[in-house]
Amino acid sequence: MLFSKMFIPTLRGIPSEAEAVSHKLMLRAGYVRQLAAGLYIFLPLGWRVLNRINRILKEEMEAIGAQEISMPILHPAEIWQKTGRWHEIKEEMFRLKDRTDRDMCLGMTHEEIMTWLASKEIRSYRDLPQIWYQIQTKLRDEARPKSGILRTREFIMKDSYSFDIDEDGLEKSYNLHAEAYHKIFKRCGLRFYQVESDPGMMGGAFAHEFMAPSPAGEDEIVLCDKCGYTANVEVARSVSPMSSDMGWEYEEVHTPQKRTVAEVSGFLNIEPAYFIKSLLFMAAEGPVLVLIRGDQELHEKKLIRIIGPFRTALKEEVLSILGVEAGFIGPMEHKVRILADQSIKKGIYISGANKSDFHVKGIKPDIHFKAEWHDLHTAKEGDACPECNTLIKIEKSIEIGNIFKLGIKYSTPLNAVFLDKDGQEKPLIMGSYGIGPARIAAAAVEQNNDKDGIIWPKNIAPFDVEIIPLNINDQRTMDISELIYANLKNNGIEVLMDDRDERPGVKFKDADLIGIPIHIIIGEKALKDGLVEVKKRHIKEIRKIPLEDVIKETFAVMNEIE
RNA sequence: CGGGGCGUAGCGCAGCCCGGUAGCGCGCCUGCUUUGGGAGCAGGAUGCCGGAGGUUCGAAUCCUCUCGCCCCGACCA
Repeated sequence: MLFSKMFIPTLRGIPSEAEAVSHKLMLRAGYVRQLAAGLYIFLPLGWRVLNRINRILKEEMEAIGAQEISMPILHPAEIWQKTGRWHEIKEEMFRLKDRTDRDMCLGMTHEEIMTWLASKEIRSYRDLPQIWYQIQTKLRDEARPKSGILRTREFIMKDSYSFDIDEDGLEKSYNLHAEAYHKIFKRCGLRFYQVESDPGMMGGAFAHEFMAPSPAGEDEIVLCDKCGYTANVEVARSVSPMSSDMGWEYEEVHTPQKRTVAEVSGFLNIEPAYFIKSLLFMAAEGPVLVLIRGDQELHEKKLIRIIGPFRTALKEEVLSILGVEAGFIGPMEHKVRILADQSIKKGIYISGANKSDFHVKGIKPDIHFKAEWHDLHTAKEGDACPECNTLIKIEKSIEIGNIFKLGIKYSTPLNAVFLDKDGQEKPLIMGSYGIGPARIAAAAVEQNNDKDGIIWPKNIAPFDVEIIPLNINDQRTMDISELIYANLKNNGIEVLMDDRDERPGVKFKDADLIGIPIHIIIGEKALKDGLVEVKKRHIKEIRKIPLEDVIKETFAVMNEIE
């Protein structure tokens, strides 16, 4: 491909709307443009990247026996009503009516439609297992699109769905996907982790996410270098360091106007880890008192999994339900349901005295109060691994893929059943598995760039090699360039040749920005000695190579880089 | 949905407080020179000042409403 014939609108300046590194670079390098909030146009270079990613996705999906199909993105409401998600999902779903006033929606995912198809077509255990996938547009009216193509309202997803006769079959399909995903992300040149995750509104019991560490990521993951424990903070367990027993007697302490842990801790000059925070929440079942150690934070999702949706109690509610002013609540002697984080199951603590301006020192769990013990705190730096007790790390990460065991969540309401060997009717056991190609691209840029621009991993770069003739008005430069260009193409290499009548500086700057991994520079100086230069974009290393060895050298360099 | 910021030339911005012919830099077009890291000189084009109302002799500027975009938070199969 000739640069002069390709639409590559690079920018010198950085558009002010961009914040994330990948967003800035993909705008500047001419990969994408924004149409509206969360809606992006992929320009020729950007589209080539996505297509290379999609090719890898297809190869690895076909390798596990998945079959590509294509489903509509316009769906009748009826199917979504049957699974309940028409009502469960709120503003995030785009809804519309057709000309006959029938309710329709735009697909945000395809469990319903895939299951509908299976319910119509799968009759016998002999038809199973099946894995169907597509690379298809999804639409979600996100509350807050952000970070360029990392979070958009319309995006392409590789989504696959497995149908099995039993849990063992699902286990196999799930593991096949996990293995395929590892291969895919590795081929795409990403650093990533597979972590335990929250199944969320997808339902089902078991799920993992694939996470690419990056400061631009929206999720935090917990990592243990020693034993390999990995989990999204939404579900991550951790062991908080224990404080030593101070041997306090149970006694009230006067703490006038000191309400928060920070205030009381400062006033008494005692570490926050010796405090118990008592928080009152209102759930569907009624008020619930939640106890968290003073130096920790409640993870709301963990609480939601136990008591369902909740809100914090108002000041008046605290007073009427617990009979004490907020700020002086203690865990002792309340009639409401009490949940406590496991990290305060042992030790000796300070908390509110259940009367204004007083706290109590010397509180012992199970002696001075009773509670249901749960994991409620948010894992943080300084905590230890729940498996092997070494210090954990926390990293921000981009979710690039996920896998869910769904079981019968969709097959039952949509009556997707089959007859087993014994003639018994049984629901299909399902899994669903997603990957966002644009997020792979963005994560690749986030993880691989320098001050000059993008450094694409070789398998997803828009081209393998960029040829840079420095002076297109020099006949010999052009003859050699075209010869190398034709030669590489004949050897199956995708080549971009910068044939523009621009000064060398402009070409170097654009080449670095665009980020094709190998540059072949053809200049008059080196040519006098029969040499051209082969440059690795990522380390800017330049080798001068005799003309006749260029093709061989290019292949050698391609093998050296990631 | 809560909080904050911003809409003026293709991009980045000034002008607004204090109303009076819409500017700067980069980019773009033409010509000449230049050609190993975003060239130099000369000439040129480009604006519904986000939109609608209002105040005024007169509005980019003041007032009201509205739309859009970004950031933080909530939310996120």
